Amino acid sequence: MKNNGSIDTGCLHCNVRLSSVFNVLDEEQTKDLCAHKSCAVYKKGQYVFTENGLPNGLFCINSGKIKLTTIGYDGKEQILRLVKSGDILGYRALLSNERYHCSAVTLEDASICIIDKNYFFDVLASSPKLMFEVVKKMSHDLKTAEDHIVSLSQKSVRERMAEALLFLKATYGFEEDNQTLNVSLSREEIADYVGTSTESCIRLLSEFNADKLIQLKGKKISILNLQKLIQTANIED
Amino acid sequence: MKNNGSIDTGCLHCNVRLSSVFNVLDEEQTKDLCAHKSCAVYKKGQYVFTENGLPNGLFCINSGKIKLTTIGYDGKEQILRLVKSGDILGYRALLSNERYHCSAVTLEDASICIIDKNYFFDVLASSPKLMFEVVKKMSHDLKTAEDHIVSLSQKSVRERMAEALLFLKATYGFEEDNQTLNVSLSREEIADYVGTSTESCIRLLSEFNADKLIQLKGKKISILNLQKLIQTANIED
DNA sequence: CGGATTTTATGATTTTAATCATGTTTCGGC
DNA sequence: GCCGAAACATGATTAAAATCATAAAATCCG
Repeated sequence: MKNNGSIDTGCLHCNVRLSSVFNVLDEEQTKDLCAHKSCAVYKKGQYVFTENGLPNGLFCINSGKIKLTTIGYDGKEQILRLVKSGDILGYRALLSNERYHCSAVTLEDASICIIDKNYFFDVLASSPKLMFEVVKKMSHDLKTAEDHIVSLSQKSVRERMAEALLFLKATYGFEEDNQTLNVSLSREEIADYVGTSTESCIRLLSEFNADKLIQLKGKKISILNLQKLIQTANIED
Repeated sequence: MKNNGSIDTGCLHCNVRLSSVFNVLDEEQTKDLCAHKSCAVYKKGQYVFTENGLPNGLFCINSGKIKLTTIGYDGKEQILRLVKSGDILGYRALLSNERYHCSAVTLEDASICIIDKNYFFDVLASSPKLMFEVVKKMSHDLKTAEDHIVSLSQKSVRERMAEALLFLKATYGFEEDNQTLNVSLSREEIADYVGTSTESCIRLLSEFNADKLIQLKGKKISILNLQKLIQTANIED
């Protein structure tokens, strides 16, 4: 168990401040932000919020990875977004004054700040710059979702699987070896993102492994042949 | 050919003002808005903007229906959103300062205003209320897109087809007879929304017709048995 | 450490929906 | 009103991926 008191929770010195939407705030505003947030530590697999819950603040990821999932039609999960450190979380429901339409679950131990709802609305109204940053984030998520729609509509499971691996690379990057995806997902979770059955997911990963596109070591996936993986994903742009 | 001069383009008297995001502006602001927009008439099938183009304003639909489409991987179209009168159009790319990632095509003759880009950014910065309205719109579109993702991932084509008909009802409503969908799409366009082949789309509509869930009269689709259609769509909420 | 549970793996079978093929109807333009 | 093109329709075949079944490997936990 870590000593919580030793964690520096000052926003000014936050290691993800400059890569977050709050990079547009000045020193004064950042101190103010700091006075209206609290920080919490989550264990892997914990819920940050759940579907149908009411937001009472904005989450900001200090460290850790999170999946946004919703329960589909036979209890099957669908992973809608993947969140990383520096990202804001739970902004959609908060901004539109709705209940959460999906749940947020940590994929590893995480440290997450929550910013008071009323304060956040105030600072948004007073800082168009921050508002535009948040809008850009939502705009990006909308574009990503719509790209996903095209993919689901028009691509084969095989293409989507390759695409998913590239998406994981783009989102979380590599480990120090420069080829191992810096995130651990179960086959089922990957299937829940790709929109296929767990068996098909396992099969395709095994195939990619046999074809030396990737290398599997437990949950760790390394990309051996990026060029060929891009080809397999049938990506144009 | 209509006489353009006879069209009242004053925003204050615009028939869709109160149902648009601009309902939050006061009289003064609305007059100002009016001074920074122009209105144009489009024939059915015309492009309002095209993929990769640069936005130079915000479109606001006075009348007419529009589809947002993108070209997928074998030239196959994907319909991403459907737009109706009172809606704003082209806001995503504009707000995030990007090129359009899809094209907008009129589904029928339309009258569309375009609001100057710089003016729009100014009024957004000066009116948090308007900004929140726009954010709510984007938030709604994001939620809709993510619902679509779950549907594409987990539902059969049959279920998605029923769902699409319900979506058309929710978006455009009925004609005066209270059962005919107030929009005309080709089978191919419906397929491009559902994410299936044109043949499967035609087949399923024929089936629904034979099963008396709907009635087909050319492009006109009437919903005869809403309850059963909802069942077929396998909708829970 | 060892047993239980979950996750990963792989083969066989079935289901779903795409594709191919062909014919009919509808519609826009002259 | 007629012609050609596009849209709609339907049957036959093929391909893709889900499901079912079983087993091996990894992980959890007392």
